[in-house]
Amino acid sequence: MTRAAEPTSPPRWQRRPDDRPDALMESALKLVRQHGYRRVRLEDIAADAGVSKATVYHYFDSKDDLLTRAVAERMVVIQGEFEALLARGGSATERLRIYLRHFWEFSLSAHAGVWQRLLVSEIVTEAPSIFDAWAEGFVGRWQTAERLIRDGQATGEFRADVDAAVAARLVISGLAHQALFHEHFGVHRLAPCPLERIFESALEQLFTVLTAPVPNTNVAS
Amino acid sequence: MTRAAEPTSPPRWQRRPDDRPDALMESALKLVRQHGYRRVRLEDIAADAGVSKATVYHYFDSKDDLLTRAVAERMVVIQGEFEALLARGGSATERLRIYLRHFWEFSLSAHAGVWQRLLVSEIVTEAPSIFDAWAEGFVGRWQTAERLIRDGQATGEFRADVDAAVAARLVISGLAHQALFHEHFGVHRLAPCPLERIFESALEQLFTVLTAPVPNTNVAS
Amino acid sequence: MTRAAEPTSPPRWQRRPDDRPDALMESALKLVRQHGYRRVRLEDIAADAGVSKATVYHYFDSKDDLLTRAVAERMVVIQGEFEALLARGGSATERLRIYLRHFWEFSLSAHAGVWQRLLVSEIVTEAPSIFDAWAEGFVGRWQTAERLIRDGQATGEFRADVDAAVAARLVISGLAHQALFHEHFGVHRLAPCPLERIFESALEQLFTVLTAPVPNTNVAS
Amino acid sequence: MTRAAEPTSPPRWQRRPDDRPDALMESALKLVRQHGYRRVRLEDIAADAGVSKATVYHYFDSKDDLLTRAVAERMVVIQGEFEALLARGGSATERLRIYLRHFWEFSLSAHAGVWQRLLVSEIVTEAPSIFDAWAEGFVGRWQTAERLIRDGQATGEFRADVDAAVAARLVISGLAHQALFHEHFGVHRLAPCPLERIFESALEQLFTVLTAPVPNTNVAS
DNA sequence: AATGAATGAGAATTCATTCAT
DNA sequence: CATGAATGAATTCTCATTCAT
Repeated sequence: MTRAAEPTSPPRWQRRPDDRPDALMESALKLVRQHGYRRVRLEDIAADAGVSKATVYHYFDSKDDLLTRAVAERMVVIQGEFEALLARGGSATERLRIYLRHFWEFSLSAHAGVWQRLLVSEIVTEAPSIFDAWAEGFVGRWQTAERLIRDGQATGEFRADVDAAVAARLVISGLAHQALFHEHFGVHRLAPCPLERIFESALEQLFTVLTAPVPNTNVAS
Repeated sequence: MTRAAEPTSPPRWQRRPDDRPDALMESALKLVRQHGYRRVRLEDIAADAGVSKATVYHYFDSKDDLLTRAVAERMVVIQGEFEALLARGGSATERLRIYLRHFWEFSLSAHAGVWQRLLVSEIVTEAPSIFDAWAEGFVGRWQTAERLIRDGQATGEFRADVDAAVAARLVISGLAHQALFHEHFGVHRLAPCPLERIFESALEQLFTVLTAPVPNTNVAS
Repeated sequence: MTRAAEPTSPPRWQRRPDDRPDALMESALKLVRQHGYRRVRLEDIAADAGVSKATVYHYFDSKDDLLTRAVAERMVVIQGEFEALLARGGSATERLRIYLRHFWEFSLSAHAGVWQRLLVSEIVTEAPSIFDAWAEGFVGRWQTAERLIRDGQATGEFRADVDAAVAARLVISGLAHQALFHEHFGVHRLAPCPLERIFESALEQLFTVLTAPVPNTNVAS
Repeated sequence: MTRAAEPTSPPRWQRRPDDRPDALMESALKLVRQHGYRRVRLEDIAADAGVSKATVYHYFDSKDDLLTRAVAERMVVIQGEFEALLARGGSATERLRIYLRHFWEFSLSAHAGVWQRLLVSEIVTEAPSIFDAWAEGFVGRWQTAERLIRDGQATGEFRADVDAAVAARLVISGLAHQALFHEHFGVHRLAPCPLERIFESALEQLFTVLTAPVPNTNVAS
């Protein structure tokens, strides 16, 4: 009705040939990184990606679904980087060193810190599925480090009687936690310590454990 | 109804008002521990403490104020416990072991998990002063551990050339992080490992580092 | 992707377009019958008919248009059935019985319930013309029943002094309403009663009215 | 902050001592009657009652809860009226006549018609709990009429071999349906018939059934 | 003819906080 | 001191409809 009257009403929307889902996931990660999970509204993410709220539901089931998939996809990329690292050969010692160095630098990066903080705080209670996606990746790092240690034990580079699993967990957790505090919570003001020294001493101590000549019990008198 | 003066009618509130703030803070911590920070409504806390929502505003400025003060008060108590521990004597090895055992058990307690999450999430951004109080306490644990190691180095119990600061940081951070993941994030499902083994192996490895007979560098020249 | 000319690629649609409107109307009626008018989304109807949402708009102006036309078309069929029934001969009593039996069974059918609901709800206010078409059909049933009664009165089968119009209306309305409640609103749970008994007693009572020997007024003086 | 600056900012809301729940239920019924169940938004109801949306949730769990309780409460009132009617004595014939007269007038009232329409259409699918509240009341009318008939059968006023349940159902359903069509669907234009005649003939026929001297089977030749 | 992509306009519900009593 | 009543400001998700291809 009254069709003829309107000359050329502008179209209400444009088709964008780009890849919507990727753009949305990108925006989602960016905004959550900046403002936190709860503070970010679906509308903000949509706006940042240049689409309307409803469009998000064309591609994702819910806000959680969007973020879970975004995080999971990101984890895959990161995991890929870690694995690429291990493809190269070398002694177990060398590979372990390279791996931990990469992990340390990754942990110090702005993104990693923000995510670690968010995941550990809001997301673990608000959106368990997102947390799970991340935790799986994180635990994977312990396991990779453990594997490298076991490789060294198999070749005789490392002592066979060291608890590889725990050594791996502690060094990964220790480095991650220190990175979190230093870079993201500004704790270096309270207790300054050169980052490089933390890493180097940590490695040195790890290799001490792995190669100490005699199984020296702690209560050796 | 029955609006007219009724001089003999009993007052509607009876409990000693002194209890109120404490009861509210207790309820707040309990519920946050159970359901997460954002999921807990002021109304729930009030109901749990047996008062009405509005009453909370007699004692606290806001929901956040209630939580923040609850956490701060708890930190004081915890700090006291740690300090009491150090008063006792013993060899450096013994004191270090006792100290780390206490720290491990504290980290595994339900409360500790909530603190970490709370502090790391909203509080670090919204109430920096509270965060600082906590961070100071946490950093204090590194420093205490470091001091204990240095004591041992001074007495000859431990090797003098070990980087005490980093060793202390890593063991504290490593244990804290592992406790967080295992007890509070349920990661033990993904990567099971007996808690006691984590602690015992960690200590053993720490003492290996501290007492290894020969300074066996990894790049032995 | 693969935007360039691909002359040999098969067309994306294949079914004979003639089927479409019918299939859509069929799906629409089926789903409305199952889930209610407002609960059914255009998308569901389209999916059920195996086409996309947008395709519906090739054939129908709107969701309401689809439904309205579906109903209207069905009414024509039903009307035809009722008319066919009356072509056969027999005594007035027999024809009335056959007619009411058919009406009863029709009223109990799943379709009839949907019609009544649909028509009585949105359509009566939003599409008066369709409603009128249906009401005319329904009123036609009163009138047909009335005519059959009058036939019987003319032949002496039925008493001449019975108000044929009201008798016809009441039996039609009574049966329709009972069918609606029993079959379609599940009221049989609240007040169980065998359907067959309802119909048989209703007929018996109708024929009592139509053939009672003495004009026994209710305020017998 | 800037507390002192604002002289006397007007209070954001007023306490109203009236009975909110009743006012809300009243508004709800009124608006649903006027616009239908789906078309009415919670906000409209709140506005009509002069309160905010959120206040509704202070008293009711949901939109459905509000309406269910409103309808249920209304049914109680109506039911009370019907029962008051029956308290008076009189012959079964008189009481049945009075009862049906009241039912007929009630059915013709604007409110009753609207509700019957709404309940039968939207509400039965959209809000079953509301429908159930109403249906129970409606079925109660069949049962009351049946009881009156049985009373008459017990006293010998009515024939004992008439199916009281079905007679009651049919007359109630017949009258309700006719009222619906006449008053609310404007069907009197298609098939005019004085309302009073419908009621009087209906009663006459009912009493014919109930008092016909000989159990005259329909196929008596 | 057919469709995937896009969107506007809702609409219900939640919750921290404030006021009058 | 204590509270029930009241509310504003969000925020997620829904769905009929339209456009470009």
